[in-house]
Amino acid sequence: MNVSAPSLNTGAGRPGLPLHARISADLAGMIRSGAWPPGWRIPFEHELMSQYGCARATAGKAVQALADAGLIERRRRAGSFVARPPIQTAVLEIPELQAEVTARGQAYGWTLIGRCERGADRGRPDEAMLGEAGPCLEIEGLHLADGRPFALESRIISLDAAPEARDADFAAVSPGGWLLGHVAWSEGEHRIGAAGADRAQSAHLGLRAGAPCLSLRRWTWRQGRGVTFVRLLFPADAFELAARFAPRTFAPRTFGPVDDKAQGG
Amino acid sequence: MNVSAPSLNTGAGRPGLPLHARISADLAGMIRSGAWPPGWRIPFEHELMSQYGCARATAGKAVQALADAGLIERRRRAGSFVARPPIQTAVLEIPELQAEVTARGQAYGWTLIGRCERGADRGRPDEAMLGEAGPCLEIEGLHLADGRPFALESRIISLDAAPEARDADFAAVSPGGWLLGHVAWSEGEHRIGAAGADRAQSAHLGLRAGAPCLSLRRWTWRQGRGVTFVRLLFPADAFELAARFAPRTFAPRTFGPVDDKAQGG
DNA sequence: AAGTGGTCTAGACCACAAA
DNA sequence: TTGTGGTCTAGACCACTTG
Repeated sequence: MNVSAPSLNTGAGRPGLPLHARISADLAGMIRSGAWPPGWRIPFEHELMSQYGCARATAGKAVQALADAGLIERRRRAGSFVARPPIQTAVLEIPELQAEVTARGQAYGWTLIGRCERGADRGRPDEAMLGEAGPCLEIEGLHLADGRPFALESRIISLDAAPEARDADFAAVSPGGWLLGHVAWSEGEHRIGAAGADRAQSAHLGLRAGAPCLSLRRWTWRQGRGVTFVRLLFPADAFELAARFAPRTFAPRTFGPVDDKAQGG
Repeated sequence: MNVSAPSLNTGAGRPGLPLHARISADLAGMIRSGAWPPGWRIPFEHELMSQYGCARATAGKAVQALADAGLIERRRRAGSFVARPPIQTAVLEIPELQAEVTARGQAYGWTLIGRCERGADRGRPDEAMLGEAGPCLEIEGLHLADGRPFALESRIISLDAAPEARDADFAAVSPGGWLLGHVAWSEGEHRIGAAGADRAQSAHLGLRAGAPCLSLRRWTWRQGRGVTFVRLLFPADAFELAARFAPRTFAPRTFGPVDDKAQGG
């Protein structure tokens, strides 16, 4: 009695795809269908070479893509093994508020409530997480949808990290929108929770005190230095975050346009 | 006056890393520091070959890694260009409740509140999202931390997709824990929001009615067929979700152990 | 038309972990 | 000790897109 693996179809159907993508798709199919359970050893690169009649580099590229997607784990000398499904990790899209509101067919608005420049206050835990102390800008404002409160924003911008913020007109443009054009690649963290609105918050949002709200806090660093912290408070019925989890698709890559910038070379 | 790019250091420091990783790290450094702004054209693979004295495949691997990480976009004939920072996308980790509670140094507990087998109810929007109708198991229960309510779980399991669930003892093991061992690779969606606890919910959680709660809903499919839907309700002060966003690190990969499964070969 | 990225080959050497 | 994955080379052809 043979316990051998269900056999690959060596990508007979799927014309037009690069060979390495077809191999990846075949392997991914065996894994997603459950035919190859977690812990199963997938074929060696050497075996894939003969099965598909390709060079080792091609087989290796296919297998490495599965490893990058998290479907398998690779171990020297042992082979590559189907991983356990990581149901706990998902990709979360935090929408731009203006785009989100507009997408709903509503008119977007922004109202500046207050703005002040001051030194860092290490006493506040949210602010301390940004790291180094220094002068900063504190901004509070309201995002509106069709003129009605949609989210209450409380933000801190480090003036060491973004000195140009001093001259920005945050009555006309929301800090988030302004920062989009003024911060390079960055690392960050989100924390999502629920909270009851306090008296001041509920007044701004037009809710009764203690009304349930979704709280989204975001810290942003650049090169390890704190740039900005923001807390957004949404009325419970106004907003919901969505996150998807799925193994990579191995569909052919598509390219979007990029605004070219003038440069030498 | 020359507008040429700030020069790469060709990975002089960073011994021990594979060459392609050093190239990736060098390029990523230029991008993250802002020296190469969005839209900037990074060196051609051909140029990297001469700068690093490597084969084109090596340069290509380094550049492709940046594209996979989303730092650049590649366009035929035009070159590779620094992308705009996607501050809206983050990786969200949904913890296992038992592990989460234990990690806090508290005792984890699970109490089954109710369980019933019934046909699908397409009238409920949450349930309809799973897709096909069919017999299902409805389960309600409470996750406890040190004996105190931590999360209220309402779950539906499709008996077509997981017939073994009929015989599982959900008084002894939570549905989430049971499903972990009985579902293969799957796709899913999370929706995160806030809500006020209704009368029944607040009673189970030991809160006053209307108390703010974090609501986490999850739909899970396998091969496009609905497997399970769950809604978890957390008291606002009991729980918070964290999500990180950052360009890929290019640090050397580490391998974890995998439980091997007996199989032919 | 020219030159880029996309793909692939047929080798090679090494480190490392499993047998 | 053996054989796997990890890395790399020096070529090649093709498709596509931009100039």
